[in-house]
Amino acid sequence: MKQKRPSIKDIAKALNVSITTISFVLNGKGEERKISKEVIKKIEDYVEEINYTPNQVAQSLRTGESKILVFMVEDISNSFFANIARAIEDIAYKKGYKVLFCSNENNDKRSRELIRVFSERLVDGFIIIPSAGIRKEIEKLIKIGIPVVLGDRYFEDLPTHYVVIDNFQAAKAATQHLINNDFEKIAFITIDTPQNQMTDRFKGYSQAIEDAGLESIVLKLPFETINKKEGITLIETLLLKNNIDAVFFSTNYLTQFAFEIIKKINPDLVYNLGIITFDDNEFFKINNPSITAVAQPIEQIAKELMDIMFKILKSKDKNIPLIQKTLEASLQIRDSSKNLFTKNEA
Amino acid sequence: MKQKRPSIKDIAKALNVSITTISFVLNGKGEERKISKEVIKKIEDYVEEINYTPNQVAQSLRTGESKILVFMVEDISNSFFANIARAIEDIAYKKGYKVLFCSNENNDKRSRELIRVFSERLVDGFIIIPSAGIRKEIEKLIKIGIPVVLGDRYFEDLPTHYVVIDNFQAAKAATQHLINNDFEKIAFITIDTPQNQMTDRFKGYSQAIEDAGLESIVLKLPFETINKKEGITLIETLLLKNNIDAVFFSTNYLTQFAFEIIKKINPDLVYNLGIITFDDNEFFKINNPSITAVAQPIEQIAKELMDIMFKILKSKDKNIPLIQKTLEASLQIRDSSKNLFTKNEA
DNA sequence: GGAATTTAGTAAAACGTTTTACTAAATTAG
DNA sequence: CTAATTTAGTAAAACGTTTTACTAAATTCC
Repeated sequence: MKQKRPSIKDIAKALNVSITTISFVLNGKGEERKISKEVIKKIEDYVEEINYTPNQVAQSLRTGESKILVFMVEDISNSFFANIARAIEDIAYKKGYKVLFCSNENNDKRSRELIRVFSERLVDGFIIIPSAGIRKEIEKLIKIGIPVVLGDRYFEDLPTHYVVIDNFQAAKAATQHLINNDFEKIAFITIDTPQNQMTDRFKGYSQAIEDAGLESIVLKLPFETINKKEGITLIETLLLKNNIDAVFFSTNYLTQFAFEIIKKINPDLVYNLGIITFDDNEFFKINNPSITAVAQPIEQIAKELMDIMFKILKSKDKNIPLIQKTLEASLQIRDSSKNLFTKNEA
Repeated sequence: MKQKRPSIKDIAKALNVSITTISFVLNGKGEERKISKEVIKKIEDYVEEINYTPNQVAQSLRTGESKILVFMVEDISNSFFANIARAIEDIAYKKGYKVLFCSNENNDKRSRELIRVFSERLVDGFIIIPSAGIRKEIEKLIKIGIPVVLGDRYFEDLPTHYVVIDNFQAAKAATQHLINNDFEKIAFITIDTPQNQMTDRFKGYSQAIEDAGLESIVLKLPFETINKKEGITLIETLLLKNNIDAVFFSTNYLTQFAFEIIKKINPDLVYNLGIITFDDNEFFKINNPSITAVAQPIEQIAKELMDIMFKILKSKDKNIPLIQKTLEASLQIRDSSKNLFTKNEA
């Protein structure tokens, strides 16, 4: 039943020319290789007629290029990553590349396993949002000459291409915005991780708090406690006993998690608390109250990531100088950062 | 710089055995092919030592299998699809398959182009959320023997494997829920498309409305008007002049789009209107008011899709009988479908 | 008008596997 | 003790391309 698709060999037989000639013509080297107009036409017409497309697996084997890129993220269902993925996909397809997405769950073992699966020459390049402990694997990829670009975070002591945002400034500005709105007990809720996107956000918060002479109130949740009882307890405790008037969440899934808890404690709390979150979202705009958020420039991030990737791919094995981009995030000011009880007015 | 990775040939040379033997051992056919324990051990140890992994491109070329599946959706950044993608990814990787995601934008040309790109033997199977006009392409894929499973919708006159939900029942139940809460002017806002997931939802709504003897108020938005001025005007007009007391949105991005408009017309409107949407979302739970939604069983959908896919893959070219699953959705009842002005109370 | 060059191609190797068909040596059967 | 069988492998073809190195015929050069 399953009919065999035509190969170059079949065309060669049908047209009575050599495989080589067809390959040249198909790759646009007809003129260069002095193939006559008639033969070129004949081949092109026939290829068109039988709707031939080259077997990409064979091409890959021969050329060592697969035209496949891997985009490895924490979780493809997280809207931040899903949106970057979408943008990357569009750019890639325009250039004839396909993209394999995978979620590493910010888990080292899984990251390693995934890198191993795509090991070496199946894939032309990696765009990776790295989990904390895969420095070695990244290093190895680079050593064997596979293009790698990191996003969102990087390893301080490993020279790689990367695209990140200025987390320090963004977090500092967001915190200052709360301070300017006369919030005084501002809590920072974050993930307990050494990854620099998070530590920089923490530093930004700390700097702003220190500059203003306020009290630093920080909760670092272990990743495993998210969406678990343990995490709920930790957040509840923080919210109830510290008399805080504002919260700054360092990432989107924390906000999501904490919101349910806040609502459960007291449905009105969400209106009285100053709230800012990292990572914007369509729903924050329509939420009541609408949520002030640090918006990362998704399209631009995707574009820079791919620009770098294609630069590496084009340059082949020459080591090109490191490209490290730091983009600016923007604060989307909405209702949740308004202080309904500012002292001046009270 | 770029060091060549070892091939079977290198191992053969180093160990002084034949390529064949190594291949047998690597594929677990050592005993079967009567290779001695010592040789097997020697090969396995060496492979372990040099960290050899077979070149998958070469394997693919030889076996005709790529271990790659394509998951084609409308838009990978849409949370419904992103979540299914995540679930599919997990299942696939467990079985040694990789997944290429792509977004067809519900656009026929783009769908065709994508199918062409993955044309034939690059890919072992397709899981497709089809756009309306690619019936022919789907048919062609099936004819040349490539496994195809459709999701979310299907073509009435084309026998294919598929997994859908009972859109009629779900929409009818949701509408009835509004009716039971004493809403009387219930509008249905949907996309103007012939695809059956949408027409079934419309039929469900219509049936419930008719059964209750209420007035049917329907707005079918052309896809291109979403997030455009034209769409805004249409929704505004409906909301303002029809005196409606409840809205049922047929899909998630419509809800998102319409919410902004509702808020702009009147921030309180969102509390006074009965609202139900198709496709649930983390944010609907934490929204004020929390949004009643028809939740599709994401995990189950993904599981069924992949079950079918693997069944086809396992059966090779034998045409297996069609598998067509219709799953149940569940209504997540939240604040937005409460009637604050029911006649009994008023 | 013979040498050099150009034209218009082609043969064959290579990419790294899998798999079929073979074989030489050892063992067993009768 | 020979024939048949089993053991323990191996050689080579095949998958479908790309590309290097070649060639025979036609043309140009001086």
